[in-house]
Amino acid sequence: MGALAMPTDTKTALLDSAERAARSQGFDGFSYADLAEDVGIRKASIHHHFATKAALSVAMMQRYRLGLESACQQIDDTYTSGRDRLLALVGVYRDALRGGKSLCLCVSFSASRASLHRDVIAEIKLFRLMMLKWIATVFELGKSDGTIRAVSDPEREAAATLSLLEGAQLAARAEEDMALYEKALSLLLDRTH
Amino acid sequence: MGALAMPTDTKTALLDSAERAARSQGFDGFSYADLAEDVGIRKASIHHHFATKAALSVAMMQRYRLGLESACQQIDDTYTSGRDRLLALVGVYRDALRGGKSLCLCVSFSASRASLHRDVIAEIKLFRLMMLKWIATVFELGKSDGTIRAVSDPEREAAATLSLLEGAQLAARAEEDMALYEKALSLLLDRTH
DNA sequence: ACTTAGCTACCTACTAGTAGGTTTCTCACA
DNA sequence: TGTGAGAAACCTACTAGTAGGTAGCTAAGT
Repeated sequence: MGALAMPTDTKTALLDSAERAARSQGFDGFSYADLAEDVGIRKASIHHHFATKAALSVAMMQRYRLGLESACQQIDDTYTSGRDRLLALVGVYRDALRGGKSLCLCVSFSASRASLHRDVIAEIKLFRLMMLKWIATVFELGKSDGTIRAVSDPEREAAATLSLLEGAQLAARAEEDMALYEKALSLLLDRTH
Repeated sequence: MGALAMPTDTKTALLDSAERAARSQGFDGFSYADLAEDVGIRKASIHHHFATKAALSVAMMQRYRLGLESACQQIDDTYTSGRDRLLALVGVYRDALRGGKSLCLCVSFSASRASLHRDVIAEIKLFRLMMLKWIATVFELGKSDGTIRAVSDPEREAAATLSLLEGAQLAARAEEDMALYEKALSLLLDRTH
């Protein structure tokens, strides 16, 4: 997420631009015209790569899901304790906020559900399912290695944590204040000391 | 919220219609045309009541904030324990979901921050501040009357709880599944048995 | 007489999308 | 090596509809 390398092709550039736009302005708040201007091609050219805005959105959300899946895999490869993995996840969601200027794509899209194609909604469900499963493994690990305190049911911990992360993002985004993200997460993080 | 009584005037009908629209479709996802059709007046007539969409949104968000403030006051008047007040709050947010078809206005608007007038954002901040203060009093009460377990810092509990409520709404809205709301809240509710 | 609350008509700007064309590149074939 | 066909990736021009908003009018109520 947010790689510094420039994309090598127009299609990737369009996906990057669309993701930034969607995460800060929402699905209904950006247009093909915005992407055309940002990427430097004519609006009609976008339809060559993505026939419809819905198709673009499906590709965007799928790419995002695979990116987060990869990020979770990297966390697993890097950290061995439940505590460190949880902290890394909180960091991923913090970074996605970009100082309060944007949201996780899943959060942004979820709020615009009424405007989304069913295939985008299906991608969101897959994303959520993947995140819930992974977060549950983090709590299972934290419970067994003792690095996260007071873990009851990892599945319910995962449900609560994903909601907490997304809600904390909304708070920080609404007021463009990262301190709100930190405060919302602080009790959860206290369980990792 | 969601009173059955029909509004007595067009302005109130417009606010009701706009709120329903904004909560299910987001700020950028509904239009004056939608409201005109719903209320049964011409689009241009809306401008008589609300000169701009921004003005309509400020009025909407202010009305919502006052409504929630009143709802919290009613909870205080009805319940004496921290536990019952917390449960009532969770119920208010559950009702706002309308079976997964809509969101709390604050959640919906927060996701569209980029499109909002600064006066709407100011109303959102007031709303959040009011909710955080009130929820903190609920945890203070729950801590002192022993009806909520493991209360550490009421202020941080409030920050976590508001985020959890909003995130749980997003989950339920994304998949139109109220069970997701219940699951996300279940560990918190366990602390009230 | 003034105000309110609606109306029609119209404005500019924007939206997603379509149609048909041009340019450049690649590959197969003679 | 040159040529031609086809594909890819862009272009201009356009469509139909929608967006928020304005101007001026009318009728009813106070």
